Amino acid sequence: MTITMQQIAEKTGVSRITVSRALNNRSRISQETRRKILKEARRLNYRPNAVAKALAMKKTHTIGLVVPDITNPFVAEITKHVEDRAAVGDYSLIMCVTNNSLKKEDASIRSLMDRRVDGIIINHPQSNAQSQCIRQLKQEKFPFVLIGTIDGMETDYVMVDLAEGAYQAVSHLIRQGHKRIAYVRGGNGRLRLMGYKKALAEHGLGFDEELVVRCGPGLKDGAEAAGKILAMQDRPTAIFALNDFLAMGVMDALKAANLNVPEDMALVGFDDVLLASRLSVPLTTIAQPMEQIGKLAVEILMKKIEKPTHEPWQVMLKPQLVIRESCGAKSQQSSQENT
Amino acid sequence: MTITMQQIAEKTGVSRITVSRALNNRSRISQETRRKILKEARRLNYRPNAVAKALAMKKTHTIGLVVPDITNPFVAEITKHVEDRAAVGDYSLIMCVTNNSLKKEDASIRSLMDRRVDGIIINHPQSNAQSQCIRQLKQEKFPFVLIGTIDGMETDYVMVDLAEGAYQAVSHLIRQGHKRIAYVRGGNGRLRLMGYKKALAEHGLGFDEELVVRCGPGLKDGAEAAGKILAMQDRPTAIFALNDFLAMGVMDALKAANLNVPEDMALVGFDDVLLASRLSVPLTTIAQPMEQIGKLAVEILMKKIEKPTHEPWQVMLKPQLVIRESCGAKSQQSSQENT
DNA sequence: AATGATTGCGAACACGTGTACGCAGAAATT
DNA sequence: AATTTCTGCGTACACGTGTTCGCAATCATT
Repeated sequence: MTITMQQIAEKTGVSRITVSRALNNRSRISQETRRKILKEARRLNYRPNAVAKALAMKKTHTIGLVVPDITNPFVAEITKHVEDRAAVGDYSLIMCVTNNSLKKEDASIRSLMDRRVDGIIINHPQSNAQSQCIRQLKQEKFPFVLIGTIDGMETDYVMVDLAEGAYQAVSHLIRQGHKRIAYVRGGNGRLRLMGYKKALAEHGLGFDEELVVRCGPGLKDGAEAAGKILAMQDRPTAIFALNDFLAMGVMDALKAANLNVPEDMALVGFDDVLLASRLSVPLTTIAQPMEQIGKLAVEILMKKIEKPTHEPWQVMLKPQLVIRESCGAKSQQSSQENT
Repeated sequence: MTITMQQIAEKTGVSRITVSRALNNRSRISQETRRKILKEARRLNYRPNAVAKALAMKKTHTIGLVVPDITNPFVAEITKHVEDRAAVGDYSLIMCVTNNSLKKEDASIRSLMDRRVDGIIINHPQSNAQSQCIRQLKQEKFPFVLIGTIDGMETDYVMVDLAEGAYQAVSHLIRQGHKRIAYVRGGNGRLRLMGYKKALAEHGLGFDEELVVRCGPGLKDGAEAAGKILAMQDRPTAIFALNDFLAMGVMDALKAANLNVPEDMALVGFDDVLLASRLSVPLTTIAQPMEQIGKLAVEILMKKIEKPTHEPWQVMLKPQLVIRESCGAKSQQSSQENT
């Protein structure tokens, strides 16, 4: 049985209210009784019931985090920083994993709302602007921040200029002499597609719809996409992958086909995951500032929790090309950076 | 402003209690009024307040998960399965990251208790048997399950026979002809040390204390440990690392020293992380059944939540040697297994 | 010394829900 | 027709906390 204020009150011969005052360091109480109460609370090892407090204060000191897949190192790293920043701000984190399912994302958000979390961070939302759930969040002015964006919806967000990143990646491949560059697009990848197209256009290369291959989010999906690319009649000489995770899948497929990177096929990823530099062929990729993303998401959310009606805070961060070996260029930086 | 039962009651002209009965599908209510109430609840988009419910029922439908480092792929994978199984059982997950700090672990557990989670899973506990916090958990019969164990404390747990795994790993290295095998022990690694010693003893090799190198949990720590090993006068020819993560650090250092794996130095890891097979030199390692670990931890916890006084459930799982290239033996399985 | 301000405390209500009980009226039993 | 059971609903209390009052007693002010 756990200790309540009532019990401390009875032991010390005062009312529960007075106990509350002592514990919350309020005024209108004598030093004497305060000391007596604190001593007794300490002796009984009293711990306030956060649930009751949450109900009374209409504040749970909890934020929800919705992620597509925690085993994706990019997601994991951001999650780490989110948790870290939240802990500093005295918030706990309820984490929901959606496995890239829109349905689960909806259910997760609903559950978080029911739990009355103070705010929600949605990492890589699956939802679109028609999504009932997100619209409700917005309409009720429930504090939430996206990592990424939802097309056609004005929200708080922190994101990375993905189009710019893709532009850099593809431009770099073009500078290496590649003319047919496939794009393993994954499920979404619309913004990167824009950068991809822009790079092609600027260098006078035509856009070939066939070179854009859609696929699921798993390693196997990446391998499968690579298989399709290898089977093309006029086989591309380079592949740009939606993210490092898919790039690894592509590598698997290339290896299985006995092709070498970058000689037989150049490859560029996206994210600069901790392990990108440690793969069999160190991966050229686009680095995203994961720590900043995580921290900013929490900080914006905290602002929004304080002022739910404030107009959206929106942060756009810059990605950066990291040249290693998988693209065929000489490595510019030894990049042994991360912990 | 959110909808409450009271408001539905007023709209439909009944008491709040009747609303409760209708929503919870209780008896002692006419079909007529039930339908009327449900209709109104639907219209108003009523969502029960989980905080209030938790207070009344003394049940939060939430479990706490304490992990040392979510960016460690091994931890992330287990976390995924924990979340998954918890979601199926209609539990939400509050995640706390300790960064391998005992102090933070304590604070996390305290916070979870304050929040009245229904139970706690502690992945790789830092605490020892003297830890005040854990002892309190146990004394109060607060449901908790360890992934791993705490020496000298009888608790519920699911763990892998780490000694057996280490035994397999080191035995394998010995079979490859290695006689001086270093052990990058990391911070804890006591059980693996037993397996390490057993393998040496069984093959008539002496134990050399110097070959056991302690270090922190990060990639850099692994590299540092490798540096010490390389500096030894009678340099070892093989390294057994506490886990794949540290093994990657070791690889970094070897590469920096221009040494090849496995020719100049054989290497075996532990965990069989998703990426072990994709490193520059595919890593021989000890596979742990991560999905089983995560699921069982939740299932045991759920049992414990139902019967807090039941004697501890304890599960010991078997690890498995996965031979790739870093040990110098021929790969037995192509191991393209994981998703 | 009479008045006003301040201090120390408790009563009462609020937060949103679940549940044991009581009490009418209707239905079923004698 | 009188009694018992059952149905449908509301009253009252509980969960553990925060907060607004009001009321004495004490202190400071004139």
